[in-house]
Amino acid sequence: MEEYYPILMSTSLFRGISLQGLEELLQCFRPQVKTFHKGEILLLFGYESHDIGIILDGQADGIKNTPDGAEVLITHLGPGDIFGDVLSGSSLKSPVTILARTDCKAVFFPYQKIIHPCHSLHYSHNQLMQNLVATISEKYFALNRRVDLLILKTLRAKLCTWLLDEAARQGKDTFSITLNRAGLADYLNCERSALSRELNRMQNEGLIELYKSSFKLLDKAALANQAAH
Amino acid sequence: MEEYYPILMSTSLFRGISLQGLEELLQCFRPQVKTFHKGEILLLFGYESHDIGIILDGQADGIKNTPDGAEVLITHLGPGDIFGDVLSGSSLKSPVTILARTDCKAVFFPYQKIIHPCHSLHYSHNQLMQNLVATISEKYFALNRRVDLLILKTLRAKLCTWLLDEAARQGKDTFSITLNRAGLADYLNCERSALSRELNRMQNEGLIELYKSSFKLLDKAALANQAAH
DNA sequence: TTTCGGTTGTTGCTTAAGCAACGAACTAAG
DNA sequence: CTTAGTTCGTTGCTTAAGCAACAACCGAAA
Repeated sequence: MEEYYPILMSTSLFRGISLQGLEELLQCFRPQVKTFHKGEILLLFGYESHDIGIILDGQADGIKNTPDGAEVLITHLGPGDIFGDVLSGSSLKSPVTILARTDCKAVFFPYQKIIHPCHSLHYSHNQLMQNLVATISEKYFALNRRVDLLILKTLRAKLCTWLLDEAARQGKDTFSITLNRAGLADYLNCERSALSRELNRMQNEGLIELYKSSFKLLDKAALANQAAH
Repeated sequence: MEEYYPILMSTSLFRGISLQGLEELLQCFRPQVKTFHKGEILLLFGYESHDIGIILDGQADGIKNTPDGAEVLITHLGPGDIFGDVLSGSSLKSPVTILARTDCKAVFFPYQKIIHPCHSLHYSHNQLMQNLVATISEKYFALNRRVDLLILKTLRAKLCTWLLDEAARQGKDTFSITLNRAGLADYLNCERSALSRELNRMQNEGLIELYKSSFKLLDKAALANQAAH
């Protein structure tokens, strides 16, 4: 287990918790580490779950089935990524299935133990609870930002908003992203071809400069203006 | 304060907490009750907040300013509605302004006191923490359902999905809603005229039956089929 | 009763962007 | 080097739905 401490400590759930604190918590929670073969299911659509999972090794996908049976990719999870956190706190059924894309390993923390402070009142336990709320809250806001994009009427507005947002997040006007074109099109909910078309138009108009997955904002005022409509 | 106990106890935050438990918690938290005149601000866009607010009396609106300065209505809050809960848990700035639409009264609970169990380890305090996480999680899932609608490509698909979803939520195939047409159009992110047009088409095709704000699903199989594309 | 604000339905016109198909560039494996 | 898989750009065609404008309806207030 020790080999995974760095991964755990890098997650938002254990942010700010010392190594000693982590060990106390593991002592207390006794989380289960499970190994999955490629194609096995970590969390099944339509079921409740009361465990918070963290991927330790390998890759997993969050997928959803459309009414006509097709599979839609929702998220991609790697080491350090957390799943089941929002679900555990609610009494709802999982909206997604988490599927092992490669052989992988995950650790499961029982939600009830996390949310109930134990007698010893570890300082780190309290930090963990705050982190849990913060983790869920941040997921909410991330989703909220996406909704703000999705409700914009034109692709141009979506792109302007997204570019400004991303620049603000990264703290610079020249930045690159990990998403590829198809991924960005998915996120913005548009056609990949339309995305290419619009990005080129914007480059021609002198609003931005493109190079592969790098973006440079040339005229933020105009971008802000066009983000509105 | 006693007069507002029923409102507090009806909220998701105090769900399952006894009157005695509520009084203990109030004793412990000493939340502030504030009165606002119409037009005053309960929570300002762009600022952090570390209080969880509950409307006790009157009406307030959650609004957002678009880049070009226009005001967009996000939510409408009445007695028993909670705000600032997701925000408090994060270290982010508020994405909305909460504005008193009428004279109103709200109570503010300090987040830090809620998230830190105190020495006395009230049973109800623990319930409250669970409720807080549940409240935030449910807001997340509500948003998630909306995203699922927004990413559908056609209005027909959005409507089919929404109708099936709403019927499932209300547990019957004939139901009515509180939203008016404009509100529903906003939620689905489409034009009100297009919404009317499409609903009528669907009625003509024998998929549904309409009467004002009542909907009757006639052919759920066809609806499910068309929800996909 | 009349009037008025608010909510719906309706309908042409216009357009942003979906769709489909193909070609170019790049990478990795054989 | 060859081949095969992936990603990205490009471009006509087509259409869903946005936009604007008006008419019908309804309930509340005057």
